[in-house]
Amino acid sequence: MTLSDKNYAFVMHCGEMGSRWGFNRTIGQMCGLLIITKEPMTANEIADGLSISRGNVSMGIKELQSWRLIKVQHIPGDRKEYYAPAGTIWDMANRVFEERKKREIDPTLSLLRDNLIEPATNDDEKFAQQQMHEIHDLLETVTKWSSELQRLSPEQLQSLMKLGSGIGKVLDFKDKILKKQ
Amino acid sequence: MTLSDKNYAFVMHCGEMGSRWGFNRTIGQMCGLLIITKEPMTANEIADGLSISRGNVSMGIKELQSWRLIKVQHIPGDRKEYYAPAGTIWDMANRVFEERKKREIDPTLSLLRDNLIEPATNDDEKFAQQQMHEIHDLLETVTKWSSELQRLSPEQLQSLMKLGSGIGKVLDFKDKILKKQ
DNA sequence: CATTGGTTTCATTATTTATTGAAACTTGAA
DNA sequence: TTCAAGTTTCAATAAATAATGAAACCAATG
Repeated sequence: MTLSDKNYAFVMHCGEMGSRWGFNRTIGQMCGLLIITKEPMTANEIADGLSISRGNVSMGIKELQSWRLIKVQHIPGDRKEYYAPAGTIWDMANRVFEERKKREIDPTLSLLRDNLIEPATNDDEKFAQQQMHEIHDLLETVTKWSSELQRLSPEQLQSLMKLGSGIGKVLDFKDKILKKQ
Repeated sequence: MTLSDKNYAFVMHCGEMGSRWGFNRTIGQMCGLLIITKEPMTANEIADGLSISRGNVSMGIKELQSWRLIKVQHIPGDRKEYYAPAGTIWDMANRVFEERKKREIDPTLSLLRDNLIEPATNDDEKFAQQQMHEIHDLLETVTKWSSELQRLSPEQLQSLMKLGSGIGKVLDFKDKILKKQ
């Protein structure tokens, strides 16, 4: 099976973007390929489709699994493993978001917490701690928010997302609403 | 000027995280250093502080400026350029966010738009286009949202952020509110 | 208009990261 | 058990990325 021009362009684009999205070229390509391919694919099909080594695909699969982006499927009477996206586009975006938060925010939050436990011992440290405190609070807020969003039902999320410019108005009513609750 | 242990740990951490945040180790370190240092620093001070070459600092400055994260200052009667963070922590986070959106989302959105203009010519492409359409819509929504957030006043943003678990309740009132407007 | 304090550039080198492919491993079926 | 189809691992290699430092550049000053 060879890709149409358009599909090929998409897969290659995913490759280019791969490293910006948090993985690398090959893994970006694999992800793109699996997303636009209707049927689950074997590792060999992926390797052939992208002209990369079998070993590389194996690594990539492991990585994509660690991001919880793909799932394995079996076809009765067939020994091969078939891979497919683990959910809808929305699910996948969510996973990437969560996973990146884990890698990009959590470690810093943890360092800052440690660093802020004992008080500053001199002026330089005092200023530094103020700054770190700001970063800490910002990251905590983001964290709280993201876990809040996870908790919302898909409908609520859709509703929130679609809200768009209405968000300002909604905020203006916030106080009123919170009083009523 | 040498860094205290804690401050040093913070700067090094920023280095480790650098590549995850979208730049590289040195630039992460530079950013961290400038943030926790009260006074603006010269390029040489930065190079000394981080034990890296003068040339590297120059590159890093250029990059940090392209992210709009630092600003140049001059001290009367002094020929050197002094560098300092370009705004509050909040401002900087915002810039990183915007800049990353530009690098991580916009190019894909643009590719998808192009790709979705002409209709699919066969079944494989039809399925692929459906998927691409979903990605497209998702990215559009995110884009719209992020520009919406930019438009909010700092107070509104704070208010929204602090909302936390209240968000669900607020959403429940959305329809009612939108009717009233 | 030459000197000097300062900055930038960029070819070279060093470091890091990704890829290959052969060997080791796993597992279901005969 | 053994075989064979399939998967994983990992040392070696290739490719990409970052860092150095010397030379070029720039601009204020005497």
